[in-house]
Amino acid sequence: MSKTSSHAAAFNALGDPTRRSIFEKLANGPLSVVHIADGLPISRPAVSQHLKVLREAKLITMEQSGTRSMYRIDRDGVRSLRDYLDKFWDQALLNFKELAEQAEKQKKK
Amino acid sequence: MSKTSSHAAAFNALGDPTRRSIFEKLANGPLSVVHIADGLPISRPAVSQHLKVLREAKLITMEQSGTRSMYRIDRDGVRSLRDYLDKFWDQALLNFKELAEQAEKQKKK
DNA sequence: ACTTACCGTAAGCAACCACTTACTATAAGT
DNA sequence: ACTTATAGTAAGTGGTTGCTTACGGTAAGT
Repeated sequence: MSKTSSHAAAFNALGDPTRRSIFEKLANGPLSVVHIADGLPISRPAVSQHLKVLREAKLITMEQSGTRSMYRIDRDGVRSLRDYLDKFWDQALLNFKELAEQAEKQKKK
Repeated sequence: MSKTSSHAAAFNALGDPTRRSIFEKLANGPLSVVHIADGLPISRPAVSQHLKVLREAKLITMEQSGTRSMYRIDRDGVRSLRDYLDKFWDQALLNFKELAEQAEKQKKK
């Protein structure tokens, strides 16, 4: 049942506000590390560390060209997470509905 | 644009594995605190603390009847989060597509 | 060759956080 | 009334983690 564990890293990664900022930046298009760090109130190495976490969570990917590292959204990883969440929402709301109907029946008895 | 901040608490809440377990349990139906704590490898007060975090993140709700506290999924809160994520995914994937097309054009030039 | 730009890793530290053990409080059962 | 069951809060603690500075390493420009 519980398949959350496979996406645990993703949830954990998005749990940090700085990482969410980075993730949102990348949602607008690929960026190099310096451009990601630009505007953020932390040092560049700190950004690198966050990028590592996001990458291990399969939320972003990295591609090297020369000394530059381009980061971008991981299309597949994001889609996988989205699918999981959709199923989870649906299931939860379905159970919710069933319980409501059950309570209704109980009332009429 | 960035409306993540309003859902920051939710992401943060789901970032903890124990809280995800609790959240998943409640997805199957409402439970009291002892029933939630049952099976979890932590003390009951710890569970109470997690429940507080989840409640403040608008992921679950609480209803008291006597000395019992029944917890359940927050339908509205979950839906709100889902809507935000859907928009975010769509936007990210759209940008992704646009960039791909742009790269394609660049190639043909 | 030498410098500059870009980026990751290492080590150390301060702040946060999840957990425990008390304790308190209220309601139900006897 | 007394006990039991349920649950939230307080205080303290160990471990995690996000940050910094320092360093190393590679590629591009001059």
